[in-house]
Amino acid sequence: MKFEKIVNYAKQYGFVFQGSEIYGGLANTWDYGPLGVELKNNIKKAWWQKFIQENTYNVGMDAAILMNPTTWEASGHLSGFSDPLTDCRKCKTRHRADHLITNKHDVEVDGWSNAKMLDFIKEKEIKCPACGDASFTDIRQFNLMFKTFQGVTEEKANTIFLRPETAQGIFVNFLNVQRTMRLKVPFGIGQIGKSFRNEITPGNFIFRTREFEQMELEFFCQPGSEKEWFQYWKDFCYNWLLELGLKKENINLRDHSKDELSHYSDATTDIDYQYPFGLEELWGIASRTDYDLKKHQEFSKQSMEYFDPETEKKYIPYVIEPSLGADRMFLAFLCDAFYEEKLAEETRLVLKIHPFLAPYKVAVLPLMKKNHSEKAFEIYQKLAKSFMTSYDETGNIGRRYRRADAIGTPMAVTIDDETLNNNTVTIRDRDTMSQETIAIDEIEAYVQEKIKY
RNA sequence: GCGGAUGUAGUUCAAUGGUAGAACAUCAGCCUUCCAAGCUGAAUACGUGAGUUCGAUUCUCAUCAUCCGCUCCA
Repeated sequence: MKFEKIVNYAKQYGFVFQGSEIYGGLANTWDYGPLGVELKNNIKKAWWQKFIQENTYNVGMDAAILMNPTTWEASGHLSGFSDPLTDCRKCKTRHRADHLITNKHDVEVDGWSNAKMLDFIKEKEIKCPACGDASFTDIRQFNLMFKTFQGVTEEKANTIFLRPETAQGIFVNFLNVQRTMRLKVPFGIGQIGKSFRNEITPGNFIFRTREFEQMELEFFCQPGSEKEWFQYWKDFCYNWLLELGLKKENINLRDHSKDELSHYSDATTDIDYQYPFGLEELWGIASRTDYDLKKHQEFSKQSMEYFDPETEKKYIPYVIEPSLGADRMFLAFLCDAFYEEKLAEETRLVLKIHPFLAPYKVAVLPLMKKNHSEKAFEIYQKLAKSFMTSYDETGNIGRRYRRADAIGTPMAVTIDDETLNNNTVTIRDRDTMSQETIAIDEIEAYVQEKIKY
């Protein structure tokens, strides 16, 4: 499967357009079109339904994108924000280049360029304080977080940031949610929202962008039970993907090795998806220990402890975080469902996507524009009250079936003379291309049943 | 961030120092009672900005964007 085809398809059928296209675009920004927004909303709806609505442990919330800057000090996102940083290639530890130099050599590095510092480090063969190796990456000013200003003047005191992850909005509300919902550990808080990262290398269409949407769950559990819950969520996430029809052979679970783990995590599993451009991370499931809550307790000087009424003990819960990118999920479903079916004379393009996710649930098609349009439009208006319905009277019926197939519409209702005579329609299935006759009054229930998940 | 390539209708391509053509797609009409048929017609493009030139879509430069490598990726 050529990736180019997917990108093209997304553009041609109104799923994803390049951002600010009429101005020549803005690098790595993408806009979701009429079909794209439906698919993406359905993905978010499916997630919310399974992780919040149906899951008895979890509740939802929606935190502000802008947060008190101290949040980012506590989370560790701000430290070294504008410092010259370099990574040890061997042990993956990160160091301030200026500190590496001044710790060993009596020189004044203020005002040095990054290149000069790196040259100096190479020349003097300065070694990594952690592992003793002498192989460092290039020095970079890390500008991971988008900076902006609160208030009308651009004073430094007013600098705030766009959140680089939604998680912290949950952590800072941990006690608010626990108290107001009278929750007992274990419980989880989920939210869906945009995050922003100044990635060094974005790319691969909507796979890695600087503005993206996350579906995150922070699951709080008693220390000691985290391994059990880690496994629980791993299975839960995996099953969710299968339930929505993602092909098993395209999914791969991968445990992070010890030296690959983030500073806050004691175990992480990635659910990777086989994209056309490679096997890439779709879902990161991390055991975050009590790192975040502890940090917020330290910086806010507010107790983050939970009082367990059964054991009558206080503790800071451990956290399991299954964190999924909505845009990556979108791309995975699109790639997975895209299918060119070779028929005798031509090729039928079908988006074999789960009906729950399909942008339109049903297409309403008058068999003959002249004779059946009026009745068809009536039915269309009626169905549109219940779900996304498309109406198409242009061209012959076969062409319209094909158009519906191409955007994944699972069902098509055709209005003919029979409809006018005895109020029945032909309903046709996208996947099997089979047809059956049902009464107009039955359409809604029929479709509802098919799109359930 | 570095190197390479590319940029013409919605898409895939073509031609040209004298302002562009096709196929498919789209729309309208005719025909058609269930799977991209046919006929007639229509709309739609030289990424942006400079320079050279009488004249630039074509040449040059810059810029923006995309793709492919490398690098990187809390």
